Amino acid sequence: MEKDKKRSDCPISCSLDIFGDKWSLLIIRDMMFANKSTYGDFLKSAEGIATNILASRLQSLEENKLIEKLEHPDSKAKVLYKLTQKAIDLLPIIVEIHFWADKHFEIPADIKAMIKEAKRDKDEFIKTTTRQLKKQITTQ
Amino acid sequence: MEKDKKRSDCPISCSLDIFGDKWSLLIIRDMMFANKSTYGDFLKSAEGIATNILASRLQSLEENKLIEKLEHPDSKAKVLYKLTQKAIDLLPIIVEIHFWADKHFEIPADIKAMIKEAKRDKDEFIKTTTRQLKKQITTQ
DNA sequence: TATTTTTGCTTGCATATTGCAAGTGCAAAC
DNA sequence: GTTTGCACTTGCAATATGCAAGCAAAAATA
Repeated sequence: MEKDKKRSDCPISCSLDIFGDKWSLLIIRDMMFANKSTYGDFLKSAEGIATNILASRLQSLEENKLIEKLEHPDSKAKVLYKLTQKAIDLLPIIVEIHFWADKHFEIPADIKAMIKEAKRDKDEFIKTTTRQLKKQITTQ
Repeated sequence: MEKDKKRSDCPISCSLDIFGDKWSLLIIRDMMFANKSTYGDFLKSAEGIATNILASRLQSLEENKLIEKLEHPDSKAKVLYKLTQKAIDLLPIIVEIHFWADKHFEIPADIKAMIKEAKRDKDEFIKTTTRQLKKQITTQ
């Protein structure tokens, strides 16, 4: 899509360029915490992403090696999207965003519970969750 | 600008909606680490933001209470932009983004040094830097 | 076996956002 | 009193978005 866009040397900038808008990060979040893994899953998500934007973001995420497209075990009509290690490494960022959001916004109860658990022991939560996500990569 | 845009309940989404694109976060980062505080500072930044976009982002950041406009002590022609506590609370997110970028991108040497220091003792770095930024708010 | 449904997209098009260049108004310097 | 610096605004072409509709392959259903 925006392949030839200039990328500055600033690490935040070059990392944020990968995401472009909020949708890419939301897709990754949904894969991490909401067990979504197909096109339909993302489309049905509460966030309400448009189908052409979803297609574009999935393509960009794949190009940037944050997700992989695999054959779905249930059906050839389906595509299974999986996180890469590079994406799993985003977990600390996502956790911190949740903490910040929790402090400055109204958060629905169920997510608040997850945040509370993560807050109890942040490092342990990140370690455990990372291990679980990694297991999903290596098995299957 | 995009005032009436629907905001979902997802904490990542509602937080990321504040930023919209990378520019808002880059402005905050430049205020935190590059000591930038005026319109001209941001415009001259290496990132190369367009002037109308800068104006739009500064307005949105102010509306979302992440920055404040103050009189510049040197001149009435200048405007002094300052971080709020809400923005300072973003520091852990920004630090984690740098860690991630450091792992997956080429980072210029000077920034790499800062990241290295932060990595030595993350919690201490965040605590110290937060204290410094808070001092900039309260004095003056 | 024929038909309908599901799935993962693509296409068209009106609208919104961006990036660039130029301009404006006020304050300060000369 | 004229020029320069600063913080924006404005106009406009190019790009990106959001919505609805379409589409081919696979799976489910009749």
